[in-house]
Amino acid sequence: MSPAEHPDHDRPVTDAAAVGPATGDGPEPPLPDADAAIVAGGAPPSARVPLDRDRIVSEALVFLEEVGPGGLSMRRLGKRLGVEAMSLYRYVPGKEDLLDAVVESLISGMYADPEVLSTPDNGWQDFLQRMAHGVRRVALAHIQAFPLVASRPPEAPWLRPPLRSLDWVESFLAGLTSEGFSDAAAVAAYRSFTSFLLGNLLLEVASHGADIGPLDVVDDGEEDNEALRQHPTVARLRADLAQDHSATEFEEALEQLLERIAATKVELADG
Amino acid sequence: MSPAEHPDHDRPVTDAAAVGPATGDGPEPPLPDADAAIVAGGAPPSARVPLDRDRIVSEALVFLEEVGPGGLSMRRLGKRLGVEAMSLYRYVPGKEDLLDAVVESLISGMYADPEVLSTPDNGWQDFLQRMAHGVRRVALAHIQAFPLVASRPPEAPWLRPPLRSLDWVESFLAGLTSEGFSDAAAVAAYRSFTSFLLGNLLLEVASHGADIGPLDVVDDGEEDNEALRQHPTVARLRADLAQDHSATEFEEALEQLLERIAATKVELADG
DNA sequence: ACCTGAACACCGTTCAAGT
DNA sequence: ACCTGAACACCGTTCAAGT
Repeated sequence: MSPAEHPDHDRPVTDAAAVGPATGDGPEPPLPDADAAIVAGGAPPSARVPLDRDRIVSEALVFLEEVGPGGLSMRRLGKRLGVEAMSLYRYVPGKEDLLDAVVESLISGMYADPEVLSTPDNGWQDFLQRMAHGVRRVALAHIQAFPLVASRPPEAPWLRPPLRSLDWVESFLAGLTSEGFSDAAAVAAYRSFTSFLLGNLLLEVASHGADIGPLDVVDDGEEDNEALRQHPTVARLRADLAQDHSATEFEEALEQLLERIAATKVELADG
Repeated sequence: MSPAEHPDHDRPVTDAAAVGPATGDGPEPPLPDADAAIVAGGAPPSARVPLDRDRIVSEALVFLEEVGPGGLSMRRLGKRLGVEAMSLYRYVPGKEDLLDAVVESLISGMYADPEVLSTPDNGWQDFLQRMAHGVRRVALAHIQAFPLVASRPPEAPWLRPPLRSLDWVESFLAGLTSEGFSDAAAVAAYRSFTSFLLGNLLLEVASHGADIGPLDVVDDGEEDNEALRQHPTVARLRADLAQDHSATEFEEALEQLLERIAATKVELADG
């Protein structure tokens, strides 16, 4: 498996990398002097949009999805925005803060999803179900970026991944209390809901990450065969284990979670 | 909160960093010329242990815990081992592989834990309980390193984080089938067990990561107050949310999981 | 007001050379 | 056999300078 590996720093990211906004990558005419700063994009070259924080953050998000974490550098991101890396520091204090902003924009982006309600209108179960599915859609749409949601240190104990947005935490807690949850029950539900989402979605996203060869990957060399010979049960259940049940797994686990929350709601009801 | 921040690249990691193996860090005598390559450690300086893969991996693990990911570089790790960075490449193909090795050694280290059995001797519930607690101990003992277990792409679909070790997956599956689980039931249990562990432990580890100020952190500036004013439910439940219930949360969730697995065992029983 | 050049202190990795 | 020096192609970030 490792012979085909090339660490990403000597793969120079196409080099003729995109400058200017997405042009629908058609067949590109050979450029006479390729290093020129401005390539005919669609907007006239003189109309230099002056760059702003939101544009940086959202470009970082799509770039991240293309090249993965570690493919994202301030210098490369600058290039994509038609600017030197140093310009980014006018709008963002540093790379760490950029990544935090990306993570927050990920979850905040859920506001645009009409399937997700910020307030219950058909019972709390429906409310939580929509929210869970909303986060799942976000995760699956951002395979590369989503793990950041878990790996970056949270800035407050009440922002549990993956719900790293004050707005959504507020929605969650206010929504449940408006549906008759006691404070204690709402907080307990928040805890179990977040750890349910984190575990399931991280695992699902990770499995999409490196799922290249499910079974007969040309020939894995002797190594893998030897490893499997020493782990007979894994070998026997290999096909089962490789199967992707993530969708139904998610639905079932969510169902169980809601039942459990319903029970806690009753237990922790206040007079 | 951000004024006190200094990106770790200009904090030069104590500089007089440890050279040579752990000497029990007693009071160190002032060295005349500190930059000399060999410091009296305990073993005679001439007895240069020739370095090997295991020593590198385990030193990386402890170093990681001290400086966090991003504080670990090949060059700094080399320095700690009394060697130039380039020497490491004799034993390890590259940094990525080193990190994978660290992750595997983390989980494999559970073999040393007498509380964890590699084979059930008192029913499968006891078996899984010991295993869950074993992984939890590993996670809590390696706050910095544990998240790597989730963020690194898995090399096979049958190695679901955090059980990223063929040996333990084999133990898990063989253990359950030996206790009367059908193949399908064992695989289902494996799936729910791993996502339970990942969600709970990642969250617990993350909360230990940046839990500096639970409530009145001197004064958070107007920003935080303003943010909380716009999120009244979060503000009201702040104290509740900040409380650490991880231990009992874990136990309760584990209990629920075992019940659910017991139900699946019956459902998926084969004739 | 907004961006850049040049510089600094780092990275991971290769390879010919040292002992 | 094992380690090192020097080099290469990158990093993040600062700051004085350009337009």
